Amino acid sequence: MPKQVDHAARRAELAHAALRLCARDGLAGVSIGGVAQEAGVSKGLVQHYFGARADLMRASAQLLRREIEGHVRAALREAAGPADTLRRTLLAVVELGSRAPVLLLAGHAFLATAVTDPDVRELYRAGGDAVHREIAALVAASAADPGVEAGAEAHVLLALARGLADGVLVGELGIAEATAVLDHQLRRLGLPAGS
Amino acid sequence: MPKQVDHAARRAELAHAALRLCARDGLAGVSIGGVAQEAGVSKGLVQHYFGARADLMRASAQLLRREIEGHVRAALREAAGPADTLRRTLLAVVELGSRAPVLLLAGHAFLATAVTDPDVRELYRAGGDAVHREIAALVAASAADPGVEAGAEAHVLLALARGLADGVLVGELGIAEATAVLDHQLRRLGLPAGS
DNA sequence: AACGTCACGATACACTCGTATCGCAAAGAG
DNA sequence: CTCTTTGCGATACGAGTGTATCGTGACGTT
Repeated sequence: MPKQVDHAARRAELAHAALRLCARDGLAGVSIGGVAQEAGVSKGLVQHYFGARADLMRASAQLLRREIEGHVRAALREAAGPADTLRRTLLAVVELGSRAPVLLLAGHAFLATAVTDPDVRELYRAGGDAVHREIAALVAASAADPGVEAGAEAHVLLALARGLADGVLVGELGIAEATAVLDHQLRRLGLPAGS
Repeated sequence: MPKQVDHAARRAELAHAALRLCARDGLAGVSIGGVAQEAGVSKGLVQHYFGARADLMRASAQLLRREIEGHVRAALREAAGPADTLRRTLLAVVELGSRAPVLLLAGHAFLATAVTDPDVRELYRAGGDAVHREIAALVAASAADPGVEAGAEAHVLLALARGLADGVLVGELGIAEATAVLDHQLRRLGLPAGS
């Protein structure tokens, strides 16, 4: 066997470059040559690891999902209790707008294809549903008043976090403002909401 | 004077075609030839009305803004009182996800450039701020409890409506579900919220 | 040491892109 | 009718695209 290379690592590295371009120019702006230049490698190498452009896009979409998931999970390292976990989760989503705009923008780019492409759509819905379930569970576990409808509240909180992330992304709100808005809503549910 | 043509109307017609392509393929997927084909005209005609591609994109962005504004205003025709106007406004935003996905998707496409391009960014922020002010005013006018912070509540409601619109767009929620979630939040503010 | 396999670069080709530049037809002005 | 302006189609050209196909090293096996 000849030269040994970590196939998966190389693919991930190239997919990362693809996501950066995707955030800048949109989905259609991602080109083989562009990714090669962004990653500082030859055009042939990209072609070697992703036979066709479609492969690159698929891999990028899946990497995006993992990246966002990782970003959110990283924010939960030192969470204490379900209420705190809930708040940190939502804050992590909001902070995508300022800390990882690349992921958020790439997500928006893929959203367009999700409307047409069933595969990407399923990827999107699966991710969204998972987060929704998780948030609903956290709401149910941390609510003081047992009368709250966890599912509906989770929809409110998730949609709110997403909307705030977009607001932060374009600079309509600062992170501090967005955090305050989020805490305002959390307090209304009878949940602790940071300082 | 030779043949008389409604310049503005032609430009709007072509910009409409551009928005459709934008929703399908993203910003970078909008091409002169593509717009020509979508509109059923020659490539030269598009070039005649928009000297360069950048002109086309600018015109499309402005048309997008007017279209969304028109869509929302159309929903307020038979609004009765500030509370009803508030609800209809928010619902109109949510319904962009199901009734005018083209506008919503095109908006997401332009969002990417808003992060880099100061002009588009300003267009975006100006539109968002205007809606925010309007919603804040409606909240203040229709709130039973004078203690509510209209600005913060407006941020919550606007971000919520945007997030719900995205959810509806990808099919995570139905319009009925999204409406219920929105009404749930409105009721919590002590506002009437439809049936 | 010879070999086969794989990573990777270089090149070729058909295609689409944006833009510039023609040319013709139509229609009001004289 | 003629002239001039404008709407619009057709074409040309360079740059950039995705993909196919080479070539050339580097390595593990035998």
